[in-house]
Amino acid sequence: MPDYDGAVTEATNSGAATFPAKRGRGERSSPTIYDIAKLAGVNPSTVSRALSKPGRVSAKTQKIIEDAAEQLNYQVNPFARALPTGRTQTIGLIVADITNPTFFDIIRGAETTGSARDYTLVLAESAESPETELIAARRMLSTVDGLILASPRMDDDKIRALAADKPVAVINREIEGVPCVVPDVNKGISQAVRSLAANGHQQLAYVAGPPQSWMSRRRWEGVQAACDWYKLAAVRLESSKPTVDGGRQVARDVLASGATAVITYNDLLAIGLMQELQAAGIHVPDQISIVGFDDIFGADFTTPPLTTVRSPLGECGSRAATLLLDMLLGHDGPAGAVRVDTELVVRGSSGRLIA
Amino acid sequence: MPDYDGAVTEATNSGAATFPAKRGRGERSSPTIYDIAKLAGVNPSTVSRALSKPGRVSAKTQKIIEDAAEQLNYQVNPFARALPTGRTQTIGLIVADITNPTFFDIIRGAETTGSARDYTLVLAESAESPETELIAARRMLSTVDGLILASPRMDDDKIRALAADKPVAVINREIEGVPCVVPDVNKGISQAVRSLAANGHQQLAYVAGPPQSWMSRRRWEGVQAACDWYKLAAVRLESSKPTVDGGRQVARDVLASGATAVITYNDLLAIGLMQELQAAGIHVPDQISIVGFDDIFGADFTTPPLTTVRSPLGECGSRAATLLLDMLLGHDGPAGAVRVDTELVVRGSSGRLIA
DNA sequence: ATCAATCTGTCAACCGGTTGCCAACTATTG
DNA sequence: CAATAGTTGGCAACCGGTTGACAGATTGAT
Repeated sequence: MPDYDGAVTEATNSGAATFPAKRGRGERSSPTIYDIAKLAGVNPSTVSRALSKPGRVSAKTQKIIEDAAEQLNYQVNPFARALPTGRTQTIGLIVADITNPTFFDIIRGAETTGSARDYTLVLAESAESPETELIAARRMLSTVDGLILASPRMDDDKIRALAADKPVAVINREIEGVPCVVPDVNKGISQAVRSLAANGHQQLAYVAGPPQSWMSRRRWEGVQAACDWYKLAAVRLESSKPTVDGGRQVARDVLASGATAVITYNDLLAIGLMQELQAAGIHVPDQISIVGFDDIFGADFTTPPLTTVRSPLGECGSRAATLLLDMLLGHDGPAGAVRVDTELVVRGSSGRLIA
Repeated sequence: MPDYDGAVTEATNSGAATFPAKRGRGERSSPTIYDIAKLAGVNPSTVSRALSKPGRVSAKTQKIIEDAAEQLNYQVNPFARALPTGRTQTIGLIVADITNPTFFDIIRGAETTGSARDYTLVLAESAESPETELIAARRMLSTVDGLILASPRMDDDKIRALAADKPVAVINREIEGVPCVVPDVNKGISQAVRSLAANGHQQLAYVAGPPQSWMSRRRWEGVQAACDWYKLAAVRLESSKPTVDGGRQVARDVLASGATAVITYNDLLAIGLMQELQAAGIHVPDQISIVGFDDIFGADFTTPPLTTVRSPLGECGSRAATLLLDMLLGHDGPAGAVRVDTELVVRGSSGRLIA
């Protein structure tokens, strides 16, 4: 069979004129309140009031101005507005790793809630580095009205310092003095451990996440407490990184530990671990049960599908955004951390131990 | 076994003081060039020049000013700068659906490239609606230096109109007169069809994506051309939506079509389709081979792992950002669309037909 | 030493809104 | 009808940078 290189493309319109690069400024810039004022026969300040201070001008003038604005297709210049007021209609979101699906839902939750209230989302990534994170946060802080930090890696004090400057909300970590949204892992963990105990498991391993992760420690505490209660032995194993790859690498430690049930810091680790164990001929869940964390996209694609403690990540993002926007409206932040519920989603990767 | 509600939480610092809501303006606002000017004993405009027009002031003054800026921990006020210049150091990205993993990599690519060149990424979602998309684009356009549209759903003309205002780059669609980055699907498709043909398949079905999707049509054309060449019969099936669920729903049509090989518009459809077929007792790939598109996160989690035509999505995002930033620097856009290569990733969901 | 050419810093206007203050106007009341 | 209170719109200053025009200082050439 002759090779076919797929050359069906219509001639890639080469030779066509290139596009104009950049437009000069004055070209036909958008209308300003001065244009409206002229058209409506009033003072610019009146226009400004009509458009931003409802009730400050008479209904009649209001109407005239609105019509004029409509006619000119007016749009406020956000920068001109931001300069004197400091308000930018923008919230910032910093995540540790954009490619980590855990954050996808958080991003979405924040974006959706924000844009519903006419705020735009500005996104930055810290690449899991506390330093990068701090730099990004500082840079953002001057341009946004408020900041959401998802699973921040920097020190509590640094975060408090940021929060002293502008409203800040934190997801997946509790910091005294800063509004936080955290999944309350205890319910989900206790359900998971109970289910494992009921299925005959006695030895459990927890695969930890990054050492800087507050949430990883929190989960370990939860696991320990639940294991105490249900009389399971619990051991903690370290992972190199909280990814599929990290999960693969930790498989040998899991086997060495003798545990028959594993709870991992996140789903990525669980998936990697499961892949590696299966590759080694171990049957999941007959020989080892695996429970992940978060219920990320794709957790149900695996075979068997992953049992996991679901964190309502989208809700976290959305709640954090709401918190922030409310604070911008002058409300006080919540006294303690906002807790959202977690729950166990039982799928195929956990079950009765078949010795 | 008694129920355990996981109440191990340290007392949720209730009763603690609530957080101050919003800070007044004057409180201790950041230093300005006027502060620097005073400290350095020069005119503010000199400070401005020292900080943004390299070479315009003497080395000596430059040093003095830089030291003063350092000492005061000066940061430019982006809004004040944006007002007269119109430049915001910001690029916008609009995606059709934030939860669709296809876009994760695009977002990442754009963010990484942007932030490497000191641009901040502003994100918005169109929720697959041409109208929402246009509104978001319009709103963004006034606040960003350039705009990236990933898989836009609106008309060519609307996009050209936007592009006439500010630099715009498009991903996953070709529009004459607008810089575009598109995966060149032909290579990947021809590899896929060749592989299927070599495995004995003669009847192929293409499961299409959203009707507004330029890329879906493009892929269908590619599939047709390749099937022509390799002498396969190709039929096109419609999906309700380009998601896992949509894939499930299209399963009955796939069966009815009699095709033994399926190429879907994207991986999500492929995954859903595979799940539904397997649930119906069909063996993949022995009875039906499935090939997806994009190689999204999680495509290799399935059993069997998904064979797919990989689009370098991250690269698309990154390339589009580069294009945009170059245009902002005054370069012309590319003459034709920028093509990036696709390639077949053979995994377990495709193979020899076992009749 | 003289004069032109080049550097360097200052002045002031401007970007496009917002807002405190005030005056004019309207409505209410005695 | 006058006095008072409440509205409404205008003036002008301001937010924090940028930039064209210009003058004084330097430099170099003649």
